[in-house]
Amino acid sequence: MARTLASGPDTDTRERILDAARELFVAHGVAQTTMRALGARLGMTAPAIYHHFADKDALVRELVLADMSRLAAAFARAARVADPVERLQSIGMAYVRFGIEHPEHYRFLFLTPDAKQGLEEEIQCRMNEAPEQDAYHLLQVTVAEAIENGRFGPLYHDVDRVSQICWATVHGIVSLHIVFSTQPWLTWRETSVTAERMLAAMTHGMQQGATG
Amino acid sequence: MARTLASGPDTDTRERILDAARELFVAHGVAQTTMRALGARLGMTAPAIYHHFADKDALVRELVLADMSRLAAAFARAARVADPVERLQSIGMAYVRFGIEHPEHYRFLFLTPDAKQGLEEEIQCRMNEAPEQDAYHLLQVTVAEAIENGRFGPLYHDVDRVSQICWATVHGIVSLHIVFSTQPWLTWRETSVTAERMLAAMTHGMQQGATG
DNA sequence: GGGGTCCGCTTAACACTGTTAAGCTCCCTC
DNA sequence: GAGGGAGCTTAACAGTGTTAAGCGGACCCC
Repeated sequence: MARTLASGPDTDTRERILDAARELFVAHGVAQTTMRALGARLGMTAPAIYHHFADKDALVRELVLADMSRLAAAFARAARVADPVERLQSIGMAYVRFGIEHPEHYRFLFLTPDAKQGLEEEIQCRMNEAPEQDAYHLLQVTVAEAIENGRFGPLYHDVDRVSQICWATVHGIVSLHIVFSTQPWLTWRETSVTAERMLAAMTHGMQQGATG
Repeated sequence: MARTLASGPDTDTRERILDAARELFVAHGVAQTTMRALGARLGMTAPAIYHHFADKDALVRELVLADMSRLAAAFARAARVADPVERLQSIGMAYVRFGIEHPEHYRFLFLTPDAKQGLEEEIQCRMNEAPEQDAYHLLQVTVAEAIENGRFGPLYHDVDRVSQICWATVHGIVSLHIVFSTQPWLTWRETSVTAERMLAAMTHGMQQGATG
């Protein structure tokens, strides 16, 4: 009863599972997506999935790592700006766009730490292998360049701290957008405009007392 | 077999359930806390809880609303600063302190929207009843005062947008702290210091072209 | 060509979750 | 003392992720 026509050796259905899982996770969220529903979507039963993935977490893990690479790629595209401070704003906006366009991806990349429990080593390994794919590293490099060029004031000379400030800035607006923009008790302003003004104010504010 | 000694009419065990639930939720998270475990902690079975609360969500809901009042109280204390811009920084730091000291409370107040699904009307109602307990409203009022006093530049004259910028700033650093500060692949800087510098840079940056 | 083996899948089942239904016990009231 | 209800119990249901056992066809080697 197995398929007789060729469709790849065995990695094919594995890919099909990943695609369907991403689709359902993005559409209805990870928790609401049941293994049985995922199996039904693929025309097979739930336990069949366990022949390709250890468990549900492994599925989530694989998608998370893929999305991190995708984000890093968007970063690399946004990083082609000469001036380091302008570059910070550029990759900041790339981050915001990623969050707005892929809210469910963003949610389980940056909003659900439980989904990544025990994933730290793998992330670290992956980053050591391909540092150019490490989004945080790119941020650090850009911040370091800005600091070396004397663009920031004396309170903003710590590369890690400034990197975390920049990250927190865009992460704040994106996660508020995802969680609260649909709430009726506040009149939400368009996220991308707010993000631009935030980045402008933040970078300007950090130039207080700059030497360059 | 029920207790014969007086311990209040019926609101007593209700309170005991709430206290135990808060404790377990904070310690292990909402999802990991099972109704049976909560019952065992109280020396009774899980279904007994349903005589006091409709379901698990009702428990979460009650705790969420209580915590929002607690946050609002911290805000009110922090709002006793004359200068509106300094006041913004003061309530911002109160927000950050709340998040650092009660990470699990913060998590299900601001990081897990699903927990509050269908809670919007109740929040809105509660806020209309006691607007002085509405933390966001306090933020808006402070921002409005700063704008009226000409403290912010022309790009930062929209009360809602500036309020959301301020909220996003502190929310960003707090939620990064909660989700990522323990990750080994980044050297996390002390959150409260970073938050202070963020607020300083943000408020300074928004004064670009201010008239007052 | 025939037998062994393994891959991909199915059915059945387990342990666990939140939740509901039925019933039991004690206390209060009349 | 009978009625009734509050507060709890045990039993059970539907749903979850996950595992165990078995079946059918494809492949390989003799």
